Amino acid sequence: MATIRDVARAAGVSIATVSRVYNNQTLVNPQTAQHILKIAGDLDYVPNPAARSLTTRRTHTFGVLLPDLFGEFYSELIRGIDLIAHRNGFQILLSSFFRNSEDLVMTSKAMLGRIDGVIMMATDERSINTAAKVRKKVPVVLLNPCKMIEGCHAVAVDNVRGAKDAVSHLIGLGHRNIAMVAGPEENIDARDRLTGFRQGLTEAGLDPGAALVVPGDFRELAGYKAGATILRHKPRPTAVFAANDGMAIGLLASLREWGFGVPDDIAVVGFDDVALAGFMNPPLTTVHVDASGLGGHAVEMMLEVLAGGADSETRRIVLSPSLKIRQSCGTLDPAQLVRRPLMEPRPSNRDDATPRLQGEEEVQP
Amino acid sequence: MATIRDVARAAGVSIATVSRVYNNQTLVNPQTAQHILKIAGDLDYVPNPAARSLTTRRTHTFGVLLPDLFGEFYSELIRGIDLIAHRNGFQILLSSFFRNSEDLVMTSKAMLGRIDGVIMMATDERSINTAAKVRKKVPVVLLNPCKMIEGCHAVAVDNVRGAKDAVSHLIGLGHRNIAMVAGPEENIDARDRLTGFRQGLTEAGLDPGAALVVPGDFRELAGYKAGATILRHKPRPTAVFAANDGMAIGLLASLREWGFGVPDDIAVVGFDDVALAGFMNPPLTTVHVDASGLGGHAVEMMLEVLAGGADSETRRIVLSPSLKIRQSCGTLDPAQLVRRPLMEPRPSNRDDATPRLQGEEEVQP
DNA sequence: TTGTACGCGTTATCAT
DNA sequence: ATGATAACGCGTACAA
Repeated sequence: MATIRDVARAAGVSIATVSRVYNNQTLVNPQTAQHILKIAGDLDYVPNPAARSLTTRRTHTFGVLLPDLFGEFYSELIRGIDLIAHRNGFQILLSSFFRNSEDLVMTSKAMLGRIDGVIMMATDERSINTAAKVRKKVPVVLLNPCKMIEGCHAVAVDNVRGAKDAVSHLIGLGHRNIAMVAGPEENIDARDRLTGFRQGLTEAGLDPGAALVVPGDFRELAGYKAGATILRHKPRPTAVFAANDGMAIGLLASLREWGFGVPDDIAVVGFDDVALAGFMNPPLTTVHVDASGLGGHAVEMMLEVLAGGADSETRRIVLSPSLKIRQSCGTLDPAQLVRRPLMEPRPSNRDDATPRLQGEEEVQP
Repeated sequence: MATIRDVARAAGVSIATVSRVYNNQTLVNPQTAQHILKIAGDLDYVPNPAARSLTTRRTHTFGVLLPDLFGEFYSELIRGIDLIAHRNGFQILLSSFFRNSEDLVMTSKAMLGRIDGVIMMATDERSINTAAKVRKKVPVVLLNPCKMIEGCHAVAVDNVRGAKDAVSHLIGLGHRNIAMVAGPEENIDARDRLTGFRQGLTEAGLDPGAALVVPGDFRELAGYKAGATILRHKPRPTAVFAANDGMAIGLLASLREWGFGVPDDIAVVGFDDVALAGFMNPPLTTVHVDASGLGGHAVEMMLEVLAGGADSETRRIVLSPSLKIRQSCGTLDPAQLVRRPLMEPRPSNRDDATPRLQGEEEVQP
């Protein structure tokens, strides 16, 4: 690997001049600069980032600390982070595999000195402590934090409101007996969605304590299994709110197999609005979450903080999810619904085929 | 940030001794070591990675260069990489947003000096050149390379075989007029799957030139739109092979809306076996690809190469996908199928309308 | 077993 | 506009 010294020697200048070409472009003679750049190109010279950050104390890199996520939410989040980071010449050091806070502490320690800041999803109480610790060393932007931390910036999704909107919509359609398939207990998103579910019920004068809540883990199979539990429950719920689309889709499959029509017998609403949601049978009504936007905003916030210095005040953004009404929730008053014969086909008029975010030139259907 | 000097001073030893505690554990007095570790802990000392790698020329990090991917394949791949890397104390520098090779060159240059090796998905001819260039600086493990490169290790999925298996299965069921929804032209996986599709046809004595191939881009909407094209084609195909599950699912939605039953009127097979595939209506027959395994193997290969030095010979692994037969491909002889008019919605007669008994540990519906 | 001193490749501060 | 040189924090021969 060619060093700055090799370039300097070959170009007949001092290393200082070479360095200046790569940093303070202004102070160097254009001709000399051209020459140096040419030599550097020939030598395939790239400034050594380690040496560079040793003196500058900047790495143009930030760490991304995620819990053990899966599915489309995960990939979209990373996409959003990566896109904005890349666009601004930043690299990302990713670490998403940890289960306990000890692991998290080790990982974040290993990142220290390699990164200018950390974007971190602190979904439980213990990891919040780690965030506070990391905060003392480098700027931190929290993703969906379970609570605010002094000096930690944050960008969050209003899960409570999203869930409440979903439930309110179901109530507006006449449903009074609404069940929920919940997410992992320790997961903050899941918890917020459960809270929103209960709030929506309460606001409509219904008893949230009476509502059936089936535990789940965000995976399709959990929703699939929940189907049987829900159908056995008396009185049988006329609508189900699933804490994410994966479980909603599993639930759809289960209800179908048991011979129950959606939305005619039971309405279903999901959460996330994954790309596949609009292509389900029936197209899934769900709460749209801008996962890549979440990541993108976090990066932008980080860049602002990095540019603004340590004196900048604590920033905070809350993204509002929006209910995406398709067909799985129905539009009729469920009190009027007759139990339909199984699987009677109904031509569906698709209203949307939502292209994904970041598409450069989307074609319309 | 505490430095090694701070620790040395506080512990009343030289920096060399502190350094040894963190490296050649053996050569230092256990008591002294204990003491130093304690002081270091109090001072919250973490060896500066930049300074460290400046002398050792190792970073314990490798770069991951991916094209602009999306969906579950992407997230599973990263999961696999991350898991194994993390388990071995390695960090990953991720960069997945590039469209052209110039961008790729810049990104890989920016990584140089920060990483010990590169795991890279070189899906087109141009990016292969970049790989060859990067190879001169650091070890490279290629993911699904479109061709072998001297000195570049590789782990790949046998897309050709997977596609051929899918088509052969359809042919075995009696289908003779099979269409395909292809992936992006420049994508190597997509191209291989198309090749496999044609090989399968050829081997059965069918003319691959006569088969309908609808272009697509791996997204749900492409499959959805392909539905109309396929249904209009004369003679109408009795089976469709989609280059990935996303498009297969979009296709399923389209066929349903046009009133065509799957698999009764048209059989559908996908590729990838995403988590949702088994919960579709009907459950999607697809080619299972171990995405996280692909990433994991790549990391393990990289670790071996790093440990073995530059003299190790070029390694290569090919992962075989396996056909996962569910219900969307059917089992009937399509020759017996009546031809149905377009636009006329018709009841799809599901043979399994009766709810199944549900085993708790059953994985697939 | 421990300490001294040099070098890793850069940037930045002085000079010139 | 350019050059010499002192950090930056650490690993490691070599010396003690």
